[in-house]
Amino acid sequence: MRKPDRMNPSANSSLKNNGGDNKLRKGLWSPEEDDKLMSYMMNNGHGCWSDVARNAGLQRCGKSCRLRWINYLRPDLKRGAFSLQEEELIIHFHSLLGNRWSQIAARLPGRTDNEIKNFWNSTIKKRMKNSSSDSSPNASDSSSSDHKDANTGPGLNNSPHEKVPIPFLLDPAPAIQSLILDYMMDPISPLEQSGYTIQSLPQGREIIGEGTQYLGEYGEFGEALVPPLLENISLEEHHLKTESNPYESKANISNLNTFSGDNIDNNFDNLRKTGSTYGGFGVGNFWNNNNNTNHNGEDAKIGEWDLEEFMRDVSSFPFHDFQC
DNA sequence: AAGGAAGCCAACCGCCTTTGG
DNA sequence: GCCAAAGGCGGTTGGCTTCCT
Repeated sequence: MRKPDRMNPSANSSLKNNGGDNKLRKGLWSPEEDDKLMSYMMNNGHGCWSDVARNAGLQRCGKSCRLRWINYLRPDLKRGAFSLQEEELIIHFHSLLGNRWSQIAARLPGRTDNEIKNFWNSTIKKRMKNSSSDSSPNASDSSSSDHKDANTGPGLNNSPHEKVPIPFLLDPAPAIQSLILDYMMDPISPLEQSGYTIQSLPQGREIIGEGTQYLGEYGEFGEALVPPLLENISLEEHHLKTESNPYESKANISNLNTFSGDNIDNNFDNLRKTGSTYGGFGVGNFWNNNNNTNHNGEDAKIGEWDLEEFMRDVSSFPFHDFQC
């Protein structure tokens, strides 16, 4: 059970003069405030959060109301400790998405970005740190070196034609590297043991499901593909959509219409923005998974980012679904 | 039992993006 | 195009709880 919300807000909260006579409360929420917000939200839903604060009779700013609702009052919150499966998914998504907590949260129903962020910064990070205690003396403090943006894409300073290592391999903390690498070496088994449905497809792909729901998949070289953010897609629907071409299909089931950008910075910026919201393609598409050979015929190591491939795919985003 | 350290987590802060006038 | 307001997000803080000595 979650700890009861801390009481006695009057002792902790301060009042903020918002430039006028109306003073805005800050600090912990009282049960009365929660009741007001909850009942208002149940009756009216939220439109403009500033209006919510005003109309619900709360001396709070809209932002504060929004945060309280999202992180605590929302009825669909799961609460309670993270399960092993959730933990695995967090590690997995973090290796792909970096600190984009909201995007990770969007893939874990009932969990908030704040919750996941706290969980990561306390539990998981600590565990990784402990597991690295015997590693390289050069290891820097993982807490300060947390990879800010694992999926920011190839360091944008790199030459566009240069392959760059996948970002998490640049993380100076060996603990994080080894944990993620271990996970990537055999991502399927733990998932299978945890009760997820694994369906093998031709080309070595593995579809991960929970019950009948499609969660995501691993590609032929074990590269994890970020599952698209969909309201709900069943495995059956996914199969229908993937019959012709898995990568194309992933674009088909997503909404990439807003993707635009004619330079690398914009593309990656858009990738960051659309990567989950419009989901669908997964980073796996841009990794060298074409027989381990890049377009120059050079051997390409798994785990290296193929910028050229990425650019090719990106160029087709705005107007068409994926073209392979 | 007391006090300090560490852990945990709700909430704030500041920045960026989006939206509407 | 400009500006202001609102929304959204990740980083950080502060205080309560739990653990340890």
